[in-house]
Amino acid sequence: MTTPDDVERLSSELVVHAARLVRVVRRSLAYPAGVRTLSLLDELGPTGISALATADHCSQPTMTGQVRQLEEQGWVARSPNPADARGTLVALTDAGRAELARVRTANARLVADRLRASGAHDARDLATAVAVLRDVLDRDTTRRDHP
Amino acid sequence: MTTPDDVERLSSELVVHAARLVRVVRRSLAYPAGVRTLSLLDELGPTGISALATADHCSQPTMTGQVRQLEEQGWVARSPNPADARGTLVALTDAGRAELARVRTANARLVADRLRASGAHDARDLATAVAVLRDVLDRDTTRRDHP
DNA sequence: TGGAGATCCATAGGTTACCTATGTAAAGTC
DNA sequence: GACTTTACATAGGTAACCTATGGATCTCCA
Repeated sequence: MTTPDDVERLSSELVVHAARLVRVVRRSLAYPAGVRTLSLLDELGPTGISALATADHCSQPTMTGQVRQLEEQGWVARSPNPADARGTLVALTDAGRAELARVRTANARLVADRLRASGAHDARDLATAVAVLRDVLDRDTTRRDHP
Repeated sequence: MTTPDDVERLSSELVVHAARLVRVVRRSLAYPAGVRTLSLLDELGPTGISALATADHCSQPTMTGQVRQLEEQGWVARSPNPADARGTLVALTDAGRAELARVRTANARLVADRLRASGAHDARDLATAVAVLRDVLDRDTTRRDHP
């Protein structure tokens, strides 16, 4: 039913539409990039900078900058890693957890409300979309650190 | 089965993962944003700047910049709109069509190959993901021009 | 028909989110 | 105790956005 050409087209459309969604969201958020880090910390617990960068598929300096920004907002706290004097552990603060909840609600309003309004897709389809994205990213092998 | 909380979480994850995908793609592309415009022109045919901005969910000055960049690369051509002296019509050139084909192939390699490798999702799931994103965006009502 | 207001696009000016390259300090390795 | 690797920070630069605003042209109607 779906030809290789269809898949190529769909793959490209996935990227294009993802970019549009990101831009739409960016307008309604003060720190769109920081949210990804907050979300990671919620998932992983206290984590070092480099591990966060790997998980977010960004470079380490980028993550350093994100963490600094989040720290200025009081959403994360850094502490020395007792097991490794080179490292830092970044952890969510209560304010960070509150911010994450706030943003999730905002995203839900943006995404879920529109899906519901359209009626063409249900929660299962949404879950499928997320799973597809996650699948593509989990298999990402492009190196971000010094090659 | 899926609670409202799940939907909220999924909505947020959709945004987060979309942003990560966009970043991964950005690394492998010279002009990641321009591709969206090329894709639109392929879909719509010759179109004015403002209409492109609306379709891409970006501001008009952003689209002006994108078109200028694409024109410098020789991927689009501008011509005066015979029906409206204020307007311009932007159209794909042959080089632009070739570039679009090249990028689509690259995106397919990035996305489709990994999905195939994982085996957890098929073309239908990919189509669902694209449809969900399109649905959310089509229902976007946030205004981008002077409010 | 002659403005008034809307629309199309460009310019100015600024911000965020990225990147690569590189330096510094601590950890492992032998 | 030197050698390599790892964790993070800094420096410097770019692409992709935004809002605000200005100059033309179109539209509409009193």
